[in-house]
Amino acid sequence: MADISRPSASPGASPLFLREDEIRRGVELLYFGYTRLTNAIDQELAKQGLGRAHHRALYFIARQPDLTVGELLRLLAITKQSLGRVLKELHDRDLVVTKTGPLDRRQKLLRLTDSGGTLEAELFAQLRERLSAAYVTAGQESVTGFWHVLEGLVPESDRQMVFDLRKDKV
Amino acid sequence: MADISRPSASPGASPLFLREDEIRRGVELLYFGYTRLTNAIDQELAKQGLGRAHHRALYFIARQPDLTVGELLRLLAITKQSLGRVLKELHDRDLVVTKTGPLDRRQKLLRLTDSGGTLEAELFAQLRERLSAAYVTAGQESVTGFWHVLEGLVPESDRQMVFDLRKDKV
DNA sequence: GAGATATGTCAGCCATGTTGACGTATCTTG
DNA sequence: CAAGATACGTCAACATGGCTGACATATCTC
Repeated sequence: MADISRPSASPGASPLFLREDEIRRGVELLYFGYTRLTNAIDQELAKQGLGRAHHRALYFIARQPDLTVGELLRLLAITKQSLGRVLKELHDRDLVVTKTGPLDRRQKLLRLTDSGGTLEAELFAQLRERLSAAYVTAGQESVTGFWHVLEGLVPESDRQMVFDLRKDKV
Repeated sequence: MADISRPSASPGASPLFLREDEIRRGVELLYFGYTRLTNAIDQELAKQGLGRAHHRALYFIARQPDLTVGELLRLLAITKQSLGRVLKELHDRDLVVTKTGPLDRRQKLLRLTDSGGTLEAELFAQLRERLSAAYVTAGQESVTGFWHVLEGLVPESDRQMVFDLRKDKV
């Protein structure tokens, strides 16, 4: 992997120059990859009169049913006022229901309704389509590399939270 | 699409289920990786009273000096009215200058001023710090995998434009 | 019973995107 | 050369989704 470089430039090829180009390549690909992936669902969302903020909430609730409001706040890293607006709309459209926490009655556990689940599945299908095409083209080995680099971008303090999404809730 | 859902049902772990989990893992890591990386520069930007929109413009102008307004519009995929506001602010603060295109006098070529370049370099340093830490942890092989997957996420129609960022302008 | 915590909500502000309409300079082409 | 296309700028109005600050309620913990 020596040849990530841009050879034609300095023949001595200072490591600093190579490094900058590698970093910029990552920044750009991350930007375009992320924005183009999210674009994939905008049309579907617009049909429902919803925005990306709604999708993020739907996504995480689908991912971890019975998530509490507080946990969702930590995942999204926004204020409760902002989230409140979104959750209220999802609730008004019967996409999300809440129930009182069984252990701590102050908590509200979030869950998708049937129609909420259907909508999330439709949106997810778009993401799946794009991402699996990219996975297939790149190959399995690249996919694990992709994951490793991204994991390294998540600050230590958030990492456990992200990993926990893959566990079933108790 | 009902069958993809999460099957505590199938203990045999259908390939379909694994696929969903791989896709969700990618979606989440991309979300957290991207947002946390961009968070890295928010504080620096806030000091200057600038926002992310300004940074995106600065970044691409730094990346490809003498970029035209039209090229920048295509990269950012926003309306000229939105970009106009941002460029005006950057110009008012003496971070960006324009000159008339030498071949086509309708065009305006964008370039950073000295102070614009300094600011962009400071912001880039933050990105470099985060990304290179992630690169080092993941290893060079992972980095190329990371690039490959992301390239696959960029639609065919945009890919050339993205690759051209790595070329010097004529 | 006092204080901390989880949640909700009112009110207003800001950044950054959108559409639609229109103006000017310059290039291209019949 | 005249007519139309193109590159850029700008006015006005509006939507989305963040933010701060302040305050209320229910519930848990000590």
